[in-house]
Amino acid sequence: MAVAKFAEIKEYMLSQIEIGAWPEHSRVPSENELAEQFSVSRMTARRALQELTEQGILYRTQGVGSFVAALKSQSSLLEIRNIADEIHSRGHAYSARLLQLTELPCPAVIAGALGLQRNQPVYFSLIVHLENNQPLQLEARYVSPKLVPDYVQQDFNQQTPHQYLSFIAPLTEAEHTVEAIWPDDFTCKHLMLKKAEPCLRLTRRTFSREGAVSLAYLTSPGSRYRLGGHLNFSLPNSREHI
Amino acid sequence: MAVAKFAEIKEYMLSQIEIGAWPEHSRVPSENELAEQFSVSRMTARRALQELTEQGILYRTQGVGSFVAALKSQSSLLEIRNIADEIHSRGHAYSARLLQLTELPCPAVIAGALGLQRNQPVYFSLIVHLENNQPLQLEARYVSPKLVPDYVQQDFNQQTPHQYLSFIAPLTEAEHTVEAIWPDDFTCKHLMLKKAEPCLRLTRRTFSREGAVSLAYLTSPGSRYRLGGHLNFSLPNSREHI
DNA sequence: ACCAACAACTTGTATATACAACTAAATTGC
DNA sequence: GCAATTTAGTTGTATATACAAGTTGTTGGT
Repeated sequence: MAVAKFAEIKEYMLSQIEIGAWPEHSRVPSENELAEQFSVSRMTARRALQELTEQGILYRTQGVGSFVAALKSQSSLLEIRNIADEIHSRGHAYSARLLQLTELPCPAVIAGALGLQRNQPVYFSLIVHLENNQPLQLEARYVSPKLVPDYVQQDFNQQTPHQYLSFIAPLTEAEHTVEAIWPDDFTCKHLMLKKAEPCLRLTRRTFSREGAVSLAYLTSPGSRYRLGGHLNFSLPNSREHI
Repeated sequence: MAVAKFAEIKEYMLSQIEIGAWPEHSRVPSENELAEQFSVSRMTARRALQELTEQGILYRTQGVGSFVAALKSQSSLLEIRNIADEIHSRGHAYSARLLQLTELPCPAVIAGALGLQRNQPVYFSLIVHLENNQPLQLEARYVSPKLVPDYVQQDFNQQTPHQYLSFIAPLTEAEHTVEAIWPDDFTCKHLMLKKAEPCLRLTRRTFSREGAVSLAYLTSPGSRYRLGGHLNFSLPNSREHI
């Protein structure tokens, strides 16, 4: 079998969608219809429909049928990488400076995000990440004591908080927000900014199965850091895309 | 059947992985072993393995076995939505103001990104996107005349450039970068900023099958705009095979 | 006119079976 | 000892079948 039958059916369906023969939200052939058209069993036809559904190309409703999903518009995805990995992959020296690691009464904003009560104890760490000894990011992180009871006993000069957290409680979900902000004096000081400049602030909330694990504020100077990685416009057409 | 058998098997396997009984890259029971353990057919056990693989939790090799995939590191994804959709979904009024739509000699930086020659003609549009009549984003876009010859003939008061571009040439890929910048006077003016403030700049390069279509600089005031995203690790998004 | 029951069709789950393709280790032949 | 072959185990594809569960339209009774 040169190419699997279910793959052929998928190809066929994708082509119908691409040329517009099957517009958005229109019904596509049922499992039985496809099975007959392609002379395969229902299970094989089903597999084609199933995989296209998992890819977000179709949606299905029991008792009703299968339909073409709305095409993705401009929406796209931006990868957010671990800062230590990013620095390493640039071939630069990564280091970190631990400024604070304590328990403190939970501020209201944090309490809401982590599912805690206000003024209940919460763990807090403050770390500067450096690239070639130049501050690149200030990480302020609140951690749920319920889910990570030993957080304040860790040595974060050896291991980043994230490495520890993902070791303790595998992440199931993460939520991000990116903003441009004007840094306060405290941030300026620790990022060693001679004068204030726009900063990129990434707010990240991570979840494990038991609930919200931590809320981190990652602040980087706009002049030194950007998100999205491998942008290299200076390179002449080195990326020919098909 | 309260809960499907294949789902029970998935739950069991996930729990084993979470508690560390099955560490990264360790082998998990084969289809036949699972089938026997749970007294189900091989096809049902297979489905559990299959779905966990699609979710990036396992990886499998024909003739060898199934293994626990490496847990996701901090890397994560951020969704970038079309600004018009975003405003509409907030229930606010979207409008746009076309400031410029011309052909001009291609600057060197743009030429590299779009695969053109320096000073060769390139199409350029400048648009302000407004939410309830307040400027939210300034869009400066360079478009390849080779791939979109009729760009400058369009009426972008009727339709956003993106809508037109994705109609003409379906996007196959997009590349993004996010930075925090200090806006120049020109940007301040068109975003109607009383005084300068940090701005979020999204640089987006889009590709169709034939190559790089356009390069857009999307600038928004930090006080009015932020990027948000939500990622669920159980969605099929990454295939990190070791 | 309304409602209940039914029929027809859809997707969802599950099983038993068969063979193909691939891998790694054991066995065999030299 | 070494190479080729076999063998056992794994995942991959495909089929035929059965019943469950959900939706929609029809039919029929009241």
